[in-house]
Amino acid sequence: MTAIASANAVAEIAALIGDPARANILSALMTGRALAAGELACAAGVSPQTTSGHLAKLTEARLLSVEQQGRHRYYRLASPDIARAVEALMTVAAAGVPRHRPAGPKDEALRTARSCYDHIAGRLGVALAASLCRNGRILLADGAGAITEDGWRFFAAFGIDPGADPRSRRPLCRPCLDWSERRPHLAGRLGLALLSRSLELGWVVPVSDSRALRITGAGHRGFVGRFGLSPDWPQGREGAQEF
Amino acid sequence: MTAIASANAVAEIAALIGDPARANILSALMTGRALAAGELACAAGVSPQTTSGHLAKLTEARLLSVEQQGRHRYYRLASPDIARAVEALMTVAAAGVPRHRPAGPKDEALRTARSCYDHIAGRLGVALAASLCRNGRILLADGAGAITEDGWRFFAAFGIDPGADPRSRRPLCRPCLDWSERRPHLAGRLGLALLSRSLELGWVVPVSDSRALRITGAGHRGFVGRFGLSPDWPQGREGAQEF
DNA sequence: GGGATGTTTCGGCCGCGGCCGAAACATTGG
DNA sequence: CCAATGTTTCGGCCGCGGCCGAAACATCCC
Repeated sequence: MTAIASANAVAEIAALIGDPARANILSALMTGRALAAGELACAAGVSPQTTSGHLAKLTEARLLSVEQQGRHRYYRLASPDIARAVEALMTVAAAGVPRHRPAGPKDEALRTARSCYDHIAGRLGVALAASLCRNGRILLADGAGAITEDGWRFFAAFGIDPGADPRSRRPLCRPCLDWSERRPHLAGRLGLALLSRSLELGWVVPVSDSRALRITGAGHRGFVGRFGLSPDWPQGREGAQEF
Repeated sequence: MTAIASANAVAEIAALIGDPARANILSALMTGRALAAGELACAAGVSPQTTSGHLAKLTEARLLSVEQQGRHRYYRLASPDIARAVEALMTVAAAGVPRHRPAGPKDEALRTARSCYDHIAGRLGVALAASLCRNGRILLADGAGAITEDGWRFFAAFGIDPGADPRSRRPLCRPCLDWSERRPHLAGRLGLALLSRSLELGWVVPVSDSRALRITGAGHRGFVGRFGLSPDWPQGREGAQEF
């Protein structure tokens, strides 16, 4: 019973995510960074021993991978698929709460720019994707994407080569629906490379204890100058009509 | 703490999906079609009253929408986002369990032939639909179906008249995606009539405490002789190319 | 070695929630 | 109005699983 078995498998995965403590753990790992068990216990808001049980389950189910370093054990999301699934659930959850606009400053920071697993999300991520698309650097279709000839030159000039490490089975360039903006941002190896390079250049810096990214002055100038984002960004809804 | 709030919202959604019965319901609705509560009970494998509770929860959480038609209540996925989330979970589930083919005898019986609500599903149901289609008794399109002139004569000769009781609002003939085969079988009043008549003729008998149907010797001869199923059925994948 | 720190295992408590039978409610058709 | 059918509500049972305290490991540092 293929479909039934698959539905039950879905239920298993969803049930794992469907516990507040575990959802907090996964959420904390959405940055793509690895965190130690103790940090995750803090993030989850439950005791270390309870967290240990949760981590064992998540690892057993291959949602997390773990590596030991001394007396610490560092956990991270086992694959981008996991991040994508959690993000999809966030989209649904966000849609389910249509008007809930307290929107504290922290929330606003997350909406402006954040890391999603290993790439850039939030208004910055969406604006970059839209701008790259508009300028013919990439093509984004429903669930797939590609880099144009011009795009390859552009990215090389920016100092990244998403084609490197061709052994990787990860898609080169694919859209990922942004839960706060409900429009696509860039994932895949290109998304990864863009985030790494932006961090390297100091265009964005991670906000501690958060997935939020702070855009520096240099970053603002860079995104506007090189990527063609409008100067009054991030207030405007850059390319809001693109999709 | 926005991040925690959002994680809890994710947990809520995931917990809803994380019950086998509800996952089956969502899975059954992944085609995008609306299904009645009773059909979903059949799909979920639990009683109608239990299903009712699940449907209420899913609807309350805006995962499903419902519309009433007479004494039926038709449920469908509330948005494509929901389907995307379920699909993302399926991706994770599929990746997490690369090979897992136990397929016990009970499972095999269900795959061979079972009742779905009030019509025949499983390999038998799919083979019948394919054969009827191939021989020009019926036409099946994406979400609708029809009986041909020849088909009416054929079904009358078989001893059923799906046109009787024209007041019924149920569709006469419509395809229903089979979970185990992933290809359509026959539902609607024609599907109902086919199952009733097959039971009447003793071609199939219900297996107690199961949705499985056992195909009798007479049934095997009948399905082969009258409906043109290949004699080595149900081993072969009758008309596997039809759709 | 010994003590501090990080992590897991064990054991037991407890409540949430899924399940079904019975029955009520709703709609349709006769 | 009554009977049949589809759906929901109610009530009660029961087990799964999350939680924590205590304690056992594991590792590091002195």
